[in-house]
Amino acid sequence: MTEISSDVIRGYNDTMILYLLLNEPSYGYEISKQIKVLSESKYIIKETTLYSAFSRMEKNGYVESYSQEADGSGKKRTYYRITDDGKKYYNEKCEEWALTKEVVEKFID
Amino acid sequence: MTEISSDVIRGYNDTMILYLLLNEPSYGYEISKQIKVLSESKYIIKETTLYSAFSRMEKNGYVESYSQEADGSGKKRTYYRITDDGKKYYNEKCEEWALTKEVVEKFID
DNA sequence: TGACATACATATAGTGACATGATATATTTA
DNA sequence: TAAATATATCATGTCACTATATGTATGTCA
Repeated sequence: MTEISSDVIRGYNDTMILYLLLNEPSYGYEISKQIKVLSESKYIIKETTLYSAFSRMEKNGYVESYSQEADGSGKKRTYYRITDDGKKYYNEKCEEWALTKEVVEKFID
Repeated sequence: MTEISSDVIRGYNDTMILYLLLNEPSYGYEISKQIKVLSESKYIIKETTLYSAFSRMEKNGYVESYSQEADGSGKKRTYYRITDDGKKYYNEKCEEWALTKEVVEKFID
């Protein structure tokens, strides 16, 4: 079966993560599960890819992190929240996707 | 205006080049012009990207190169021809595109 | 005539996203 | 008790792509 290679999806990791943060903050493990579910297991993001995307996006101001204990258990977890810049970036990526789709499809049989 | 970033299109450079070689051999300069025209100037491939794609694909057996003089002028030009493996690879990339599109669109508003 | 554009290509050095694989701890399930 | 799940982090490597420079030959415009 055809697999999605990282070279092909790499431009959209940030977009997928940001999409999942649009409604509420979340954290690494949860995001990775959601990507798997939403994509119907067609794409499984690597943990290291995910966490490095988080720190890159934090550096770029697209997300902010904070530590919070998970469900009152006293265990700390790192949450990420999308910023206004992150929302803007996400919207740009959506437009870029439309453009890219248009272009790529001229070269697809 | 939104631009297509290399991170987003990079997975499809090979596909675009291969597509343009499907019907007849061609060479760098011509391919780059065709990409520009077919994409309506939405994507302009860098020369160095293009030539490095050629050598990578030649190494992988997707294209073969040969030298031939251009229109009887005595000037030599390097032409590239798609191989059977290249055609197979191109078809796989088309399938992968369908999958990728399906997945990415779940994360696009 | 001289400058600039177009056609055609190669070389070198650097960037950055992603991969591989290791390490760690706590809880849940078989 | 062993394995799977939940939840991360870090070091090192790969590789496509970028920036920039260099080169020749021909055509065009002022």
